[in-house]
Amino acid sequence: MTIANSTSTDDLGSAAQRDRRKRILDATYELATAGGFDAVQMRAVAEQADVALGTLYRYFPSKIHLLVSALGRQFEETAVRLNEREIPGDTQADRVLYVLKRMARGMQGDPKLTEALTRAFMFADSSVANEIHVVGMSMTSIVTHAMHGGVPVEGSITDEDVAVARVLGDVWLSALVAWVTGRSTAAETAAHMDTAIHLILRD
Amino acid sequence: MTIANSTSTDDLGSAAQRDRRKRILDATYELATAGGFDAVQMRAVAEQADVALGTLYRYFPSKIHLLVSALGRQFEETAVRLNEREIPGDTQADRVLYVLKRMARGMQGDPKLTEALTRAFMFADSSVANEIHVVGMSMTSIVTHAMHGGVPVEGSITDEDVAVARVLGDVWLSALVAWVTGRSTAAETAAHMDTAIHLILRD
DNA sequence: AACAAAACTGGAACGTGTTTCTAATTATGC
DNA sequence: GCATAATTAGAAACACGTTCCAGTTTTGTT
Repeated sequence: MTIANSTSTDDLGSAAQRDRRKRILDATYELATAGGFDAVQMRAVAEQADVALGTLYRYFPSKIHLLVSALGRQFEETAVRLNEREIPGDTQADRVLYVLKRMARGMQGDPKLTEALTRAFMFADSSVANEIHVVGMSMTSIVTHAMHGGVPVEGSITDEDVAVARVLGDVWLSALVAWVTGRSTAAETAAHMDTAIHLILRD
Repeated sequence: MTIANSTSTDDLGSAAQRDRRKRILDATYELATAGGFDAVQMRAVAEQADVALGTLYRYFPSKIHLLVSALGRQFEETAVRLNEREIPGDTQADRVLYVLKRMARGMQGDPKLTEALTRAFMFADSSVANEIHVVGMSMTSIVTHAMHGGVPVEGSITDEDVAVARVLGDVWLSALVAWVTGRSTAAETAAHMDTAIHLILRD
């Protein structure tokens, strides 16, 4: 195993390889943004990234790996961006609602991209465990950070906090899937998240 | 188990058509039970159900429709079976935990089948809205029934109850996906559900 | 600089979901 | 009982994910 290690794009291979990897992920984003899951066709990704199909498969062993990696990169960036600010809101519920709504708004601005990444995530099996773990950790990190209002006191995050964050992450994911697949509107999704957060975080 | 149910599959076409439909769904179950999502190949389903490929597509416009329909049938049966009994447990949390664990155990007994049905459900888009709605309603019905201990007093189910049931259904679904895709063990899934239920239903 | 190993390219080929087409069969109305 | 419409069978063809291979280029070692 050469690729697919842990955090993301670093420390893997030569400059040319890092560049290829970046071109591939960029092409994936572009195609996904324009046409969603179905438009991310491996031949198209390879062509747009200017690599051969075989090379694409050397970097990402399947379409699902490719898309979940892209999702992981996006979540990591979001987590870093959110975790270096202070989260507004007086209660845990307010703050969590704030960040989750913010994320939802961001994703709703790129519906096709979101659809592509979410479908891939839902379809992934255990061979994509590493990439999925990145996403799960980012999500948990975002929620626990919001629960604590942005103060970076690591010691104050308890096991219970993590459990709560995981449950909220689950609900958020289900709601996201419902929205992505056209089964509920953005407003319904927001209301549902509101309900769930107030149920779970009764300050 | 021939008549007297009337939940979904009836009143559609002639006896021969109902029989074909049943043969198709039975073949789907068999193939899914034996080999999971990948083994449910449309050509194989058609052959085993003794219909032509074109006919299969006339009855179910895609593999996803086929599998989600199968899931819907299974959930409906489960809901009917559970809702006619009284649910043991002293608190809402106990009772909900009881039924969800029971369902989980049932599904874990047929892991391949569960994998096939769950993957299809997660991958479905809005064109499968009807079939998905059946699943969602069954799930909500099962949970609200458990919350109320099995007493069939319809008026006692409030909007809040339904909202709670939906959130629990979301968590259950996410946990199920994690288990199905090999990202968590059965024990972890059970523990996670336990956590979520006690977080949300603090009697 | 010479060589070996690894990576890359270009393209063919395979498997499976889906579509399409025509002839045979079955159901329906008069 | 028959004409007509709808349904089904059967098979070919297409689309896209994936695999494979032969030849070429890049990278790393001595």
